[in-house]
Amino acid sequence: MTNNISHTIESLRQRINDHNYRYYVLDDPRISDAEYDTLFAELQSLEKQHPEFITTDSPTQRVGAVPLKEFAEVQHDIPMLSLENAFTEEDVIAFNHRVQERLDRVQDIEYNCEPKLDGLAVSLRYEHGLLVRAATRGDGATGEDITENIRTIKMVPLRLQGKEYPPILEVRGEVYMPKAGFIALNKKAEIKGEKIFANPRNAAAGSLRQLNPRITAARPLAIFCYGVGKVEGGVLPSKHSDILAVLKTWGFVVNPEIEVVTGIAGCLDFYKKIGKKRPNLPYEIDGVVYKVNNLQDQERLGFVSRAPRWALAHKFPAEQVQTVIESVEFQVGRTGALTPVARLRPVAVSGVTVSNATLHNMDEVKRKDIHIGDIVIIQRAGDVIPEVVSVVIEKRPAITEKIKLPEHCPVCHSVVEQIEDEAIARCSGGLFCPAQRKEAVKHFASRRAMDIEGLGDKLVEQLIDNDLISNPADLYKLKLDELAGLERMAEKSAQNLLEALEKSKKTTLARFLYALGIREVGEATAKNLANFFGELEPLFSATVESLQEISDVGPIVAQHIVTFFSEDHNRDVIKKLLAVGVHWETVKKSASALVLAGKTFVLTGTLVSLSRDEAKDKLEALGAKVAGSVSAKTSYVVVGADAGSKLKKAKELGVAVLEEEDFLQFLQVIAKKN
DNA sequence: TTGCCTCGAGATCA
DNA sequence: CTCGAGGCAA
Repeated sequence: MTNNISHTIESLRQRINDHNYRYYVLDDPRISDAEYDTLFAELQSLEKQHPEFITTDSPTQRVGAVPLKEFAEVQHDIPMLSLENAFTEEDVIAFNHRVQERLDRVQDIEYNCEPKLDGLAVSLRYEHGLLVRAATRGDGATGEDITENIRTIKMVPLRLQGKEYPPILEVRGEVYMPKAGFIALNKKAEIKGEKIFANPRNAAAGSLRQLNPRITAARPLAIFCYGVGKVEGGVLPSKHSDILAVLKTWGFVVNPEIEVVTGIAGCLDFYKKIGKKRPNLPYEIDGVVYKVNNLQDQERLGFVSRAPRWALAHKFPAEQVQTVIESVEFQVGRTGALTPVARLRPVAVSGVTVSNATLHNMDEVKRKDIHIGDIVIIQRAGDVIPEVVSVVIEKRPAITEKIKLPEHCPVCHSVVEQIEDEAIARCSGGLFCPAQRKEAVKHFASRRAMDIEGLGDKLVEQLIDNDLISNPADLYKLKLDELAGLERMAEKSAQNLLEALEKSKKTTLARFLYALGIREVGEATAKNLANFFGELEPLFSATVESLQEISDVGPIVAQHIVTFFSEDHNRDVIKKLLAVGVHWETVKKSASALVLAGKTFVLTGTLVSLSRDEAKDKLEALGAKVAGSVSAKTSYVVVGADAGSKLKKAKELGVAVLEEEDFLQFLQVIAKKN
């Protein structure tokens, strides 16, 4: 009897899944919405009577019961890469040239062309046909676990169709909000007097960041799948277009506009065609993507740093609008650099309101001949940073004001210095300048530096303006009663800040060096310095010559470091910081301190996700040696595709062998230790 | 650079 | 209720 019910339930689920599949993937529903709802209600009621038969992949179980506390981290087995962008036909033609050259082929290349959705990239992991995890792209290597939210999207199969899918399958796609859904959602919000979303992309992004999946479920989200990540235990077709086809049979929705074309001419035709269709498409796109269709060719082409050589995003021209430069302010950075920033009459550009745009430096201002009062064309370059493209010269008002580099710092009135042949002008006030002091403290407290939680911009401004501190070391002398009473700072917040300061005292040498804000010493260089010296003292007496032995340190960086440590003021602040208890665990000196010191690696075969050189760089950065041939002294052999004799030798000698995936994971783990 | 979400806590008003 | 900090994404 129970067996019977479990059967009925299962068959109901299968029928609902099939109808879903017909509806979303085949776009060919066989029953009305009302009939579908009836089936669904039937399943719900049966499951209610027999909760023991509820499974997580049941179509009734899309919305989880309890809100999350936070999103967990997810490591991507295969990194989620970004795409190289092209803005002109020439860029596209050049791309095709590079592809043909690298493949040593004169015939036209077959490309898979797809619209580029304006949404968020996600990765969906299926194990034995069940959705087990969904993650955001994050930085490409680590994303966030948004499984509960992704499950609420009806276009996402919780269970795959058919039987032929690999036991482990990661599918990548773009989550987006259709235009119609976005408009409807905002209309509803408006009626309720709630805040409306600025654009569909932000609405989609915001929806996925909900801790409570019930809210996500009420948002009209959709997805198009466009590729695979990790695949284990199955064989996929050898052409990208065929992979998309097989994804469809498993229940994934693939964009219907996708086409396979021959040669670059076909790509450009596709671009034009989609461009024409763009206003009528039910979702927003910002370009098209071309991918070399043959996977073997893709593998041969490989990657450049973070982007595949076999794919290109051909962007539509950025939306351009006109507005007025109302004024120009000069901002003073941490190093005293004066940056002209245009205050614009606010305008809507590609979905956001823009009111500020950096003009970078005076050379830029001169080249574009920008005056205050000018009508200018602005766009969001690379979709993010607002940019003043040009002045509409025929609209120039009778009276405009030339933009002048101030002779004196707008904050501290020290003389502004412009070094010849350099674009950047600097306030000469140094740490006498409150602006520079503020920036220095902000940098010191920032997450990647000393990570002082709760010490944000506003607070630093207040501290400096009220003369409570003048350098980072003073932070540690702050008293509760000094803090409490500042704006938005009552006793509780003040206490929290003191605790955060106390906590920050325990740090690492690399963080500390980075926090000091030495010119040209970013996170990477700081790490190199810390690894090389292992302690702080040698840096005080390091010379320009000796510093250049460190990787990535050239004469200029070396000079900056020497200058920094030769200044009394800097030495004094460092001394004070150490005196109040800033400390770190000493790490052993130089290369021998690195985790892979003394280990020898041999690389063989073709690696997919990074080049030989990149792999070598990474290993060497961790202290390993990379050798050409395998011997008994070899610690590991990393084998890519088509590995030959070296792999054989490794096996003979019993040397540890790492496949590419293992190797990537290995690197991730090791990098953390370092 | 902007917009979004979340959290904690201060400010305001009943 | 409102604001700031912090994190994330493009």
